[in-house]
Amino acid sequence: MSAPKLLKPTESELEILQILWEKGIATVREVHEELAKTKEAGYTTTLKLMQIMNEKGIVKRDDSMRTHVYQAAVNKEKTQKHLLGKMIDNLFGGSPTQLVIQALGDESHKASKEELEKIQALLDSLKK
Amino acid sequence: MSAPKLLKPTESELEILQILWEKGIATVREVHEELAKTKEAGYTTTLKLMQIMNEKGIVKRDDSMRTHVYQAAVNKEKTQKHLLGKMIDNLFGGSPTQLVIQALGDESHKASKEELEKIQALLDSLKK
DNA sequence: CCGAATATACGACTATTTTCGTATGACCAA
DNA sequence: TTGGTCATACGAAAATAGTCGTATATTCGG
Repeated sequence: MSAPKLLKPTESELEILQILWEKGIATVREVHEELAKTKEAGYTTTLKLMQIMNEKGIVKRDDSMRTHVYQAAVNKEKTQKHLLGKMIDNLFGGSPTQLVIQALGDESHKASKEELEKIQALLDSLKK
Repeated sequence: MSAPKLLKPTESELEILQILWEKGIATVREVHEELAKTKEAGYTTTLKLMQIMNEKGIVKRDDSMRTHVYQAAVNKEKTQKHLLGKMIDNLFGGSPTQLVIQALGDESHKASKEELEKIQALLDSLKK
């Protein structure tokens, strides 16, 4: 049985999750260095956050060594879908279409030609 | 000059905004009744939230009458776009395409045939 | 062996968000 | 006019999130 994590990660937790999803596994130090590139925060703050995430079951850690090694315990796609669903309900009255339209029309996050093709392919399959 | 509201409405504020966007104008009582359909909360809680939103400038109110009348003071599309952009950065590594794909694939929020056509039309125009 | 560097643990402080009790005034029907 | 209903105002508790100081342990170079 897979863990039924229906938790909503906080803003900070999401930042950490993104790093863990990308790196696979990482130490607190590594995560913190990465965070520091875009953010200002103390090391122990990051540590504490990750400890809490561990308690919540959002991440797993291997503490068999002095320097603990963390990895995400929640699935990336599942989490994305979950939060997206919330946003669709909260902000788009339950209509994913409106969300898609806004997202595609976002000037500051242009989609490339290849990406548009991907969407087209998905759209084709949905039409059937 | 339109108001430069770069605020991030909270979860609760978003629920209220949605109702105001739909109704155009509404009293606290009306908003509260609507909220009560899906949520459990006291009347004064809703009142307080709307008062705070008024202070923040998220909503406007006409208090010339005993029963005040509220309306949204932030633009719906702008707010959607703003929060969507945040989510794209926070959760999809800056790629709106991934977001769109997840949204379209969401089983619990199926898009209708008409909606798919809308998206198709938008996609066509983007391809050019 | 000693001290600097680095790790985790943990408690507590701050800020923000949400919730509600209570006070007070207006309105209205009998 | 008086009591019940409904409205806003307001203060403050409760819940949640984020921050960091400090204690303590481990490691390692010299």
